[in-house]
Amino acid sequence: MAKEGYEAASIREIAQAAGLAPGLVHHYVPDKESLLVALTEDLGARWLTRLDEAEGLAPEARLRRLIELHLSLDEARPEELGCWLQIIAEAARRPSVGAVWAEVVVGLRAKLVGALTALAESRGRRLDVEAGAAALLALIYGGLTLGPSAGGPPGYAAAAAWALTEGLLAAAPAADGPSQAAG
Amino acid sequence: MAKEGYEAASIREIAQAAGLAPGLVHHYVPDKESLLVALTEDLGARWLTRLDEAEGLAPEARLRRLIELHLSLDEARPEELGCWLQIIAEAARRPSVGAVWAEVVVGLRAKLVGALTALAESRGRRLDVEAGAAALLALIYGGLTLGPSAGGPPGYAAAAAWALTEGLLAAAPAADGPSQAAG
Amino acid sequence: MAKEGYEAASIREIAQAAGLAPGLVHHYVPDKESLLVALTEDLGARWLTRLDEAEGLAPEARLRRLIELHLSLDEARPEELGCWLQIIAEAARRPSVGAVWAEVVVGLRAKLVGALTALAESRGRRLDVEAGAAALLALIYGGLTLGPSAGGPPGYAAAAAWALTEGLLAAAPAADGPSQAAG
Amino acid sequence: MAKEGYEAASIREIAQAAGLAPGLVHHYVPDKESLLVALTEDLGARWLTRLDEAEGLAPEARLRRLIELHLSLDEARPEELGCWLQIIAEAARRPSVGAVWAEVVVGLRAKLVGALTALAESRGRRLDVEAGAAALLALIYGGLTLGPSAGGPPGYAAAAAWALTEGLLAAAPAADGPSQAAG
DNA sequence: GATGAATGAGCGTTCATTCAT
DNA sequence: CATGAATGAACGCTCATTCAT
Repeated sequence: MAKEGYEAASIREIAQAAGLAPGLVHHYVPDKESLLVALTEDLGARWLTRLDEAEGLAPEARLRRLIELHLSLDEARPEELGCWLQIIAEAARRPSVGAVWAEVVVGLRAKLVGALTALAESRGRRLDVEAGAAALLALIYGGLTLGPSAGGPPGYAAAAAWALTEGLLAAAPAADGPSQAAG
Repeated sequence: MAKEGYEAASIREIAQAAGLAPGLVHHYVPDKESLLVALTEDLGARWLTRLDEAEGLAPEARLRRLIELHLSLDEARPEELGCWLQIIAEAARRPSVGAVWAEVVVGLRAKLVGALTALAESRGRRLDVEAGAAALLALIYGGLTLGPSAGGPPGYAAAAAWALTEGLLAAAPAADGPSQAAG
Repeated sequence: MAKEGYEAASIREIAQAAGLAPGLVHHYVPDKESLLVALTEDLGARWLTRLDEAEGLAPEARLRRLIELHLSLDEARPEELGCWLQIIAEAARRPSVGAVWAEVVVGLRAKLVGALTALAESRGRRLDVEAGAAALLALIYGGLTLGPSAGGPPGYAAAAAWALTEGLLAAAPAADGPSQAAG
Repeated sequence: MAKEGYEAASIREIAQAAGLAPGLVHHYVPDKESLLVALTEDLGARWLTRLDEAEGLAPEARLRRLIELHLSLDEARPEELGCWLQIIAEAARRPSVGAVWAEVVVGLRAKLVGALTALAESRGRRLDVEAGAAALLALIYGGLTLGPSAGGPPGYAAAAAWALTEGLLAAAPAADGPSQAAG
């Protein structure tokens, strides 16, 4: 199911690609929109699960792994990436898709917030992890969407994500205590 | 014409909104796809022109202005932003749109490259400005697309763009050659 | 089963309302059309049975009761009336339904013919009871179908049925004997 | 247009029968339902106009003509009659059709009320013409709908309509004054 | 140039019917 | 007996495109 859902395709094509009769799709799903919602839920759950593999790592490696897992999508799973781009485009128009997408984003951000928090702690910095996670998300998503058309050298996005992190950490106050931070 | 092109709309609606007869659209444009191409060219040219206003500024202000001009799109020109998101989504599917979009990106990147080059020079750093411009573009585009769903505090994207720039500059080697230029 | 058969409903809904699996309907009935036929037979048999209650009455009361039983359908059994209207509409299109409906009409007419015959006898008139029964049936059916849209005062149909009967009787020759009737 | 609208037919069939492309139907009519509404309006207007031919006649002939014009529909214009039966069946389910049908009924009743009023006057009777018109309408409609299945002899419905009229007139008080009517 | 009627393929969806289990 | 997944034709409708005027 995950391979099909480009939504530019017709239900007839989706069904054909899945080897089903056109009418059968509506046995499992009331709507074409619901099909996309179901696909989003499925894909989102799998993706969040896959990100768990970064969980045990040391702070820096953990964040690097999260970034890399995302940015490798375009080479490792181009079909899945295509699904996501479709989903995000539809999320802006269809509330039902938008709601599921928002949930996925919450999950992704939580991972990033966790990794950023651990990293900031290990560096002794007081970082605005919410803003940092949002920025990393935006950079990752922009990198994936623009893809080759952004025109950077290979791996620019991962390098930039790291530069962004370091930049944010450098700008963050030390965590020794409110007073010392200011000092 | 620029306000209409959401492409979710039918040619009938586009024509009606422009005060034309539906059949007349095809006098000017062979295709619906060509309509989107024309819209993209028009919008792209205007946008690049508008970015020229940053041209005369000092290096830092110049880059800040470029970033700000982009990121303020969602408040200042939400319709235009909507057009762009549509265009980019279609660019992935339709080569003819993709080509024009790529040209626009080249233009945007050139502006960013210019500003980054000037900034790096003023700071005495040897920056990979191509990669830096691509990263800024990705961050900007991601911030605009994810919009509120990324969940950061207001203005996080502009702050992050700056942190990214500083991070890149911090990681860049000193410009020993023309170095004396800085000295 | 009698309550469902509006035929605007799908077999799935009919089956669901009856607590059956959709596929099971076709164990009992080959066709959707046969389902309507079966419903018509069932409903017709019940209705004719119910009309038997008028059988023992005096001639005038008997006819009044028959008329009233029909005309009260829209208040007493609106669902059943709805079924009948559906059936009659389908009877015009589907021969199999038409045949069963014709049988029901034969039965209804027989009741009316019986009552009219008894009434004419008691009044000493030679009435064309076949025509009379057909006319009463038409008036009753028209009254039920047009319902409120005919726009008469409440009870107009029953009153009219009686006026019709009296009109027919008044126009009928006396039954003193074939010769005298002509004279 | 009048010949097609059986509504049991698909839009494709309607269009084909009219020699049009399927999509063209929706140029003229937004909906299938609107098609039926338009047909009803058209047919209703024509029918009311046709009934005007009875307008100049003497009271009795006028009413006879109105009845006859209706009842001859099944022989003279079976297709139009078919349309009407479809319309009335749909009127019960679709408010938009019901509204137009109700208007037509108002027009028909007005004609019958006019004829009955003239007739009652010429006979010196105080008749409840609203109820009478409703009853005639019901009888006519029932006769047309049941058609041959009612089983009466040819012409029974017209004869019955007349008997009904006479029955109603006979039961109506004289118009010379309340006291005389009772006397 | 300009109009809008006309075309026809294709869409998402429904549903009577079949059939493996 | 009973189930409900599966089928596929047909539906109402949309819309990019064509073309006579």
